[in-house]
Amino acid sequence: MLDPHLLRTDLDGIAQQLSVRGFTLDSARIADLERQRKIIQVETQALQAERNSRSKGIGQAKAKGEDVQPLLDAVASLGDKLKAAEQQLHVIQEQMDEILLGVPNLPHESVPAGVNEEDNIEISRWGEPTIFDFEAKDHVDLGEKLGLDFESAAKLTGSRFMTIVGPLARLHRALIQLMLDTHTGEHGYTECYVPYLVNRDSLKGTGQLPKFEEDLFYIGDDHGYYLIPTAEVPVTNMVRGEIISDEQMPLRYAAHTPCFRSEAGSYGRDTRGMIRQHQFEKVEMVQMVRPGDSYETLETLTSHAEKILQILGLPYRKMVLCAGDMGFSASKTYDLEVWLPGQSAYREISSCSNFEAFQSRRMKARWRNPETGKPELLHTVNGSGLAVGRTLVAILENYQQADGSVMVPEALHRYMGGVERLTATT
RNA sequence: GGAGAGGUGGCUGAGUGGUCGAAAGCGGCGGUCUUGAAAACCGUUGAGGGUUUAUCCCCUCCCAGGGUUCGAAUCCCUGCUUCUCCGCCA
Repeated sequence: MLDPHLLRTDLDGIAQQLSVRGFTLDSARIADLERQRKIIQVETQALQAERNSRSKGIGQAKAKGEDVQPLLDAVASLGDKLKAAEQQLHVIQEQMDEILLGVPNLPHESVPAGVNEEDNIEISRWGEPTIFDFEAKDHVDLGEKLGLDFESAAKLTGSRFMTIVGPLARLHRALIQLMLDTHTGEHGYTECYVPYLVNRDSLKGTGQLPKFEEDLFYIGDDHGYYLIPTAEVPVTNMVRGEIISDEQMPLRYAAHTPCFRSEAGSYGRDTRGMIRQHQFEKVEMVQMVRPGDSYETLETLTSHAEKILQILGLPYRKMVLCAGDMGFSASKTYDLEVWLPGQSAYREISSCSNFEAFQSRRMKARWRNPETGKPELLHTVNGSGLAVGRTLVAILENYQQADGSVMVPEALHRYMGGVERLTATT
């Protein structure tokens, strides 16, 4: 959510900044509601003040043993007037909230203009696209012989699911271990385990709701729970409604969770293979930081995700997303794209964003500034480190051999119980 | 699933429906004292919003949402949640 104060004082400026990312702000409606809000709030508060002072008077008169009936008669009509005013104010505030909850974050000044991924800008490259002296297969052809099975999952559930059997399943798990161990052991994150089902308030806090309900799996039971689309939701919401002391800052959390996405509206895209699944594993890094530190944090957190790719020897490039391609809640986002020989393309494997106070304002997540002694909204920064399924794809395709076997990257050996090469199981 | 008891400021913990935004203690901050520190003593110390140049002033908030009342932390209803006992269970 944007700062309501900013919207009041610089509505046109905000509208201008939002237009950079292709969002049209209904300035007229907001200005109108704001005008009404002001009038009715003042009126409501005046009525409340009158009620309070008169009630106080009644209490005092009663204490002295005086007859309070005339005083009661005098306030008879006040209650209805007040109730009507409060109701009116409530309605306006709800309308305002509804609009505000649907307005995306402002892009940071360093974010390039642009409307879609064509306008993203490459920042750097690491490694060279892998070259083979044979014809490279994609992960589906490779995985088929190694225990990756989409047909089985289609029987169990439906499309966009997979089963993995054998050493390849272990490799999948080994990746998670490597990522978590690296982030906790070398990058200073605290590992955490969190619920995979969350309530609406949590999803509202990080920005998935109310606008992107169709992207989520809803558990249609009495609880009103949703499957998490990313660990970002439960981990970030741990600080919802909290005031964090300065000594505890910054908070750095890493968590491995499954992620569930309905992928509504992407029916034709990436239908082959495990690039786009309804269920996938991800290791997520989340930091809650002092407002002045968040852009520096975005750089270091992104480097932590890069580190994993480097350890695994996977070629990648780092992109800064243009304003139009960024997610709803982000001020600035870097995507890491890994080289996939099977597609002869770089594909997203990590997305690292600074949300500034956008999420914390929704969550009322604050930090006590020692200089002022007052609570201030903290900043949230997060990123994937990494998407596990896509990392498995990258390993299959980049480490494939002419005979269809796949070498296990050195860094994973210690997690693989001596297995250094995956070979056909059939 | 059954029975019972709770949810109050950074923390502990009081609070006959009427100056209660809330006693007291701890913690924090400022000061006195001290060579310095501790102790002791004095003062101060929640959040959000409206109005204002600013102060003043006003409103809201005692888990959340409704209700009763001139007036609710206090009474009623619903939900969430914590604890204890029983049952079940990985």
